[in-house]
Amino acid sequence: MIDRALPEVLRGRGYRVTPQRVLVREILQRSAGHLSAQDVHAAVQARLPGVELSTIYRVLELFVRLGLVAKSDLGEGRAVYEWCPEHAAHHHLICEHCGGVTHFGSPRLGALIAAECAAVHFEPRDVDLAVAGTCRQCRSASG
Amino acid sequence: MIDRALPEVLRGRGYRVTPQRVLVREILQRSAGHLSAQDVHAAVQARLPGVELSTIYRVLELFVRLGLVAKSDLGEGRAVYEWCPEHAAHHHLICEHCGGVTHFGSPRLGALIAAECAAVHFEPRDVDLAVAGTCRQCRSASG
DNA sequence: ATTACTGCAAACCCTTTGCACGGTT
DNA sequence: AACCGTGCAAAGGGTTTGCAGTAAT
Repeated sequence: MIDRALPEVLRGRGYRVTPQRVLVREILQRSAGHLSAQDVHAAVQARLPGVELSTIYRVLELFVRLGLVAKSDLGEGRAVYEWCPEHAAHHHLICEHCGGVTHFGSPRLGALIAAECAAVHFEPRDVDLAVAGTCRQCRSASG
Repeated sequence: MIDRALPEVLRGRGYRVTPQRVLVREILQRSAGHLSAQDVHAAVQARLPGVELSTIYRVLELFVRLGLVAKSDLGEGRAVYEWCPEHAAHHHLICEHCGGVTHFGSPRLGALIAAECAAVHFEPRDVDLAVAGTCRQCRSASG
């Protein structure tokens, strides 16, 4: 599937297929998602020592540009990357206690946001919704 | 009104009234809102040279803690501050062409987000919704 | 043989922090 | 006189960039 497509996508556009890029793709695909650049870096290092963090950023940026990876800004300067999230609305719930990040979002929510943008003639390109709070587990645990 | 209240709020909680704090409040109140720390700093400098950026951050942080100012994360490491936004839902539309930031958001939107959080037993504390795209003016200007 | 990509190191931006002096109470 | 708040300077975290050598084509 996409495993096969990557080399073609890269070469087709004049980019090269490198171990670093293959590894980053693999890690993002395997993970449940929501990896920071540092997370990816750590995972890459485990299998290919010597890879620099700056390389990770460059690979991630390329993948985002190619539409292979989605980048989400969680605020406070934290950004996370996911491999091709197919669900249209993938907003984030960030637990302030355990740091966990989960998805939420419905078509209704997406439609409502789009409608409100349209009402003021704003053309949305990227919707970033992040809710900070307490997740189910931490709620029952601490209170 | 709030102009009067500031000294009381500060002194009442053991904080001091300083020219820097008064000036920051004044600037935030006068502005249409959405000022970055650097924006505030520049405006303060104009009237009180020598004020440090770190002071601005400290004053802003204090005001946020006192509930006088709202801080919003626009992503990409950009945070903006507004004086006491009374409207409950004050989400942001960020124009990628002119850099302008405007408000949007309805009770319905807030309610829907709250409902979706509740559905997964997530207790929201801070909702941050930022939509990047093209504003009305830039749409008609550029085509 | 090209030339894209990487490692390395430095720079960058926004923000935070330690410290001693000066201002507010 | 107490001590909070500021200026100053340095550090911090995440991210970006310049450069020369290396690897993919």
